[in-house]
Amino acid sequence: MARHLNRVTGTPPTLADVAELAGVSRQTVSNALNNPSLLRHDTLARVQSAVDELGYSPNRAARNLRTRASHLIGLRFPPAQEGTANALMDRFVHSLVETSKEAGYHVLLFAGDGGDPLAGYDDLVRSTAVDAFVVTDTYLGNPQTAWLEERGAPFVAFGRPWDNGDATHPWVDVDGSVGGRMATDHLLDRGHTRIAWIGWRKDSFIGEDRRSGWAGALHDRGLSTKGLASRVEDTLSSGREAAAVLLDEAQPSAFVCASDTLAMGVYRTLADRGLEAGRDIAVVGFDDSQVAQVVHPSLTSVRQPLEQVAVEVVAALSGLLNHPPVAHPRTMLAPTLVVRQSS
Amino acid sequence: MARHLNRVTGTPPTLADVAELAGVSRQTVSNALNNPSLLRHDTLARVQSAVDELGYSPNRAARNLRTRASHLIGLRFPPAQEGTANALMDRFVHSLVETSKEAGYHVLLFAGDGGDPLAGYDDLVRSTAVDAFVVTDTYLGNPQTAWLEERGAPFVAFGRPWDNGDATHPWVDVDGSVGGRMATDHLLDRGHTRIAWIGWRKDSFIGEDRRSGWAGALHDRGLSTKGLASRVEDTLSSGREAAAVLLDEAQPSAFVCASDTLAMGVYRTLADRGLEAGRDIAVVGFDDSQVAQVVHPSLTSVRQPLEQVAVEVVAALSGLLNHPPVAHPRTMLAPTLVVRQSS
DNA sequence: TTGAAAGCGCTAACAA
DNA sequence: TTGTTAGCGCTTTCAA
Repeated sequence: MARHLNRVTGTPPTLADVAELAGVSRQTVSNALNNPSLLRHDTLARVQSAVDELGYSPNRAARNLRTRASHLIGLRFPPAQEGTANALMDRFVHSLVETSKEAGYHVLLFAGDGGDPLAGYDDLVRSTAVDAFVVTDTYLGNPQTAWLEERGAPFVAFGRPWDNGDATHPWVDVDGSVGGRMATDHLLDRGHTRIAWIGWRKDSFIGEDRRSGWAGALHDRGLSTKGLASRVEDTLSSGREAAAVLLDEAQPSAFVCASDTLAMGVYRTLADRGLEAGRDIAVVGFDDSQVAQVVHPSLTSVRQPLEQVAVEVVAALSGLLNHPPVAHPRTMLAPTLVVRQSS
Repeated sequence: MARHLNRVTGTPPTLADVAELAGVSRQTVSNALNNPSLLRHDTLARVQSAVDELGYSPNRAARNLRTRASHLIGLRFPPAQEGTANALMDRFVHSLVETSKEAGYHVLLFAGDGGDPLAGYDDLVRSTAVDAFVVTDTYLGNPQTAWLEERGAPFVAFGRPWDNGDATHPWVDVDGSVGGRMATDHLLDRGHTRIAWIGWRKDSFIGEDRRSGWAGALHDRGLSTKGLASRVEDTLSSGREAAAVLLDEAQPSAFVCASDTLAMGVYRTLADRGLEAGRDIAVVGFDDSQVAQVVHPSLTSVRQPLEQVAVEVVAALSGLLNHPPVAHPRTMLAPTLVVRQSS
């Protein structure tokens, strides 16, 4: 049974305690932990058993100070958006935590402040509290990546640098255009020819990317997109209204939506008219939220491979933090289509 | 404009750099930061401007080593459960991050490992990587709290110590019994008298707690609960089946469910029979998931005040980490009922 | 009110 | 293969 606390000081055991118990110097204990191959077998065994007996783990603060590394990855975790079906961020964080663990890192969450997107980053960089960041909100005009790059703070972005073609930082992203295409091809394969799009406003790069997949798939089959697209806010009621207008003016037999929230809006309009998704009109959403699985009829949705995103992000991070740094190729992943009742 | 990096070493500025620039000793700079009242006004101002000019922030590792504190709160973040409407944990984490910030703490997330509920805790305790933990899964038989208490590791639980009446650790919880009662009273006030319960299996303390509110409300009005309760797994299909059986055998006009997932199961059964929640049968869920807001008809649900939970948890934590520790009273918070179309 | 000395626990560099 | 020395950057004595 390990002792865990030093009898005299009441603090956790230190290298010195282990060294004394094992009858070696502190450095030898350090080597046993960090470069075990340097030790003779019997010395190593003696140190090991002293470590076990005392329940010793190296003090993080001391190790961090000495090695100038914290083994912490910083991630800004913005307040949740209520009323939206999306919980992409949460799903991603789960994956990131799991994956980071395997690479020997923990995830440090910090709060932003609504106004300033840089808030939080600055202090963590200057106090060297984290080794690197994962940056998730790479929307147009977001200054974080440029700022971090200028500071020389290591980071990997989940999301392309939309507004900056010659950004040199590592990033991982999911191809929304492919997602839009998968959704649309799926509907085309089911015989639909008038497939409407409900997406976000034109200044959303992500929305336009997804939309391009929809448009491309239709054009590839010689079909027109004319009058079949709507661009609105990402809310239930916007989706509902857009669906009503499209049904009246363009008679689509199917909808592809830039989000599950918008798809839920379509559901409402269908219900208003005594129609049902899947039976009367096909509906496909985006991001495979929990709602998609639970709602009736269950919603076909484009799913981002967040587990894989996390793996790539951590791989890029590990490369970045290597000595010397190893560049990780920018990675574009393909989403999958989860087919359910609504199509 | 701050310089941020030492010209010579390429590392962030240290106390010594600030001291040199300000023409004082390192200790004076330290005092300026930690005990500014000790300094003369003009010295303080001189140090301040040197700090600003260099963009200095104290190195965390060094400070942590010296003060034996990390200002980090550890939270185990288990993998997300797919197919469930619940994202309570995620909502709580958001609140915790925000609240911790105000108290000067960051949140460190760590992964569990499916089998061992203690996994992750041990290493963080021994390496003094976090100052305290927030423990969230306090279900029956969970050894975490006992283990942490034995280790002398500070922690606050979100959740009562169900299985251990004389546990002495601080905790914060939401009264599920009150929630069940609110839901039921709401339905009673609307004229319902046959109100069914769909909850979790009997070994779920949380489920039984919520159920007791339902039963109590009915009994208080002299109504019987006989034949009106069902206890099942927390899945959509279980809720669906339970609702079908109850409708056939007990003719309830309303359902109170232990989760939104179960409520969605009820929705399915209603749809199967051409019925609609709110119009034909009232339905109330629990935990106010995103699904509740987005589904049609929108779902009335009992909502936990997670923002307030986070505030109390952090208050308890701050007390615990005080020198000397200040006990924070165990806190039981009341949920609220978010009334929507389904009732 | 300010400064000097010591040391938190660890590891890199070097010496034995 | 093991031990010695030094120092990461900070704060806590204590002395000036």
